[in-house]
Amino acid sequence: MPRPKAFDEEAVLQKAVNLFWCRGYEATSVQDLVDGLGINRASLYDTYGDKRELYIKALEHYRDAEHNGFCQWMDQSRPAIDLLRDLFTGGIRQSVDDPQQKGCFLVNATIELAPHDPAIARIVAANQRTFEERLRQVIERGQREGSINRAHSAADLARFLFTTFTGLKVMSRARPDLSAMQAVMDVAMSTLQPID
Amino acid sequence: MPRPKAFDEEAVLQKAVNLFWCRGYEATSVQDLVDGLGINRASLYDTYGDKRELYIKALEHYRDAEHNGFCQWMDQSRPAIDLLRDLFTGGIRQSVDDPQQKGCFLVNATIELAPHDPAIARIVAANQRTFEERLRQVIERGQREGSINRAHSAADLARFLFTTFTGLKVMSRARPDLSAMQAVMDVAMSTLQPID
DNA sequence: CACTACGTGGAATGTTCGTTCCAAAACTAC
DNA sequence: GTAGTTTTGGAACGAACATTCCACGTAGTG
Repeated sequence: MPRPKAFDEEAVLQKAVNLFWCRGYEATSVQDLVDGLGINRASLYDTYGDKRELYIKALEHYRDAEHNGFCQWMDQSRPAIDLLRDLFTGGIRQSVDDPQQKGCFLVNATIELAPHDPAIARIVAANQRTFEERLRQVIERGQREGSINRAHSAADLARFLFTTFTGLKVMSRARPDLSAMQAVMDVAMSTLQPID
Repeated sequence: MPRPKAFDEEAVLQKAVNLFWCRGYEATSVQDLVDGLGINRASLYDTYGDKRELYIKALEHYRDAEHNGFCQWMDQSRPAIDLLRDLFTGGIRQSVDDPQQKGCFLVNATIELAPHDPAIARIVAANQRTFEERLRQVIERGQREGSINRAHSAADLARFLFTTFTGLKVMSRARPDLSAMQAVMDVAMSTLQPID
């Protein structure tokens, strides 16, 4: 039988997520990875392929974690409007509390790599569609419940919320100001108000 | 007297803007710059300092151009709400028409460099403040005119519009979909409606 | 026409890049 | 304990990196 790996593949992948998330793809060297992951060069290449493949695996790992978290969030039986507000406050808190100002890994990947790397572009575009679709479902529920107005279609509101959230994640990379972000959230949430 | 430069400093700087804007800082090598700018290595270093200084000069050049364009826009004597709508449609058109999907240079710089480069962070944060302040002025005018409601403060609406616009510029780097962007704009603009 | 001064072209600097390779260590199965 | 297989540590690879340097060319001045 082969000698077993001396490291936990997923734990190392999570470390890779943090490294790439923090500094981006180009600015993170393989040496940085070897140092930061605590594994050997050869193990890195044997286990994950090359640098780009590791980046993609890390990005997918991050996406899956976000996705799982979001699904748990979504399944709560509370008014849809409250869920959405919590989603924003959670994202804002995360941004404000992060001393490294990492923002959102998927947003960072979109900016740095999407226009020149079709594989990355496919991942971030698919994630966008998935995320908007799940938001749409929650919004539709809210519209049925009456906690969200019908002035705009659920699909358009979903796109809108996703875009605004993305904008906040950019802001959190430069100037993560709690009150400013909350103000943005309040205005964004006001589009859902069931005044109609 | 010295021999004059054989190139137009500002024209070359504009080329540098396009190169860095398109590929980012790390992915653009000095060789790319020498090839793309059409000037010699030595001239590049003599005239602009090193790579990072050239990037900063390019970023400032871009910011100044955007700033000038925005001021001209702002000074038109039309209802504020129309100005804001035109600002969005203009930004969306630019995004959709750009085959290189460059997005916004300042947004790209925020994501790639702001958390790790204080000089860049200062530039993008100052630009954010300036831009939001100018938006606030337009919105205040609209509130006085009655074309924009007073449900939120002009400052909050300005922050909100800036953030949403930023989100659109991220989207334009991955999936510049005209109708999706217009939908986002419509929802965002609905926060300004003078229904009150 | 010659002198001077600076821009220009391209070679050369040392460093770091991503990747590969190999001998030695480590672990399982017999 | 030994055989067999795979990970591991670290050296080694060529290519590309940002930057510097210098001889040459060219323009303006006296």
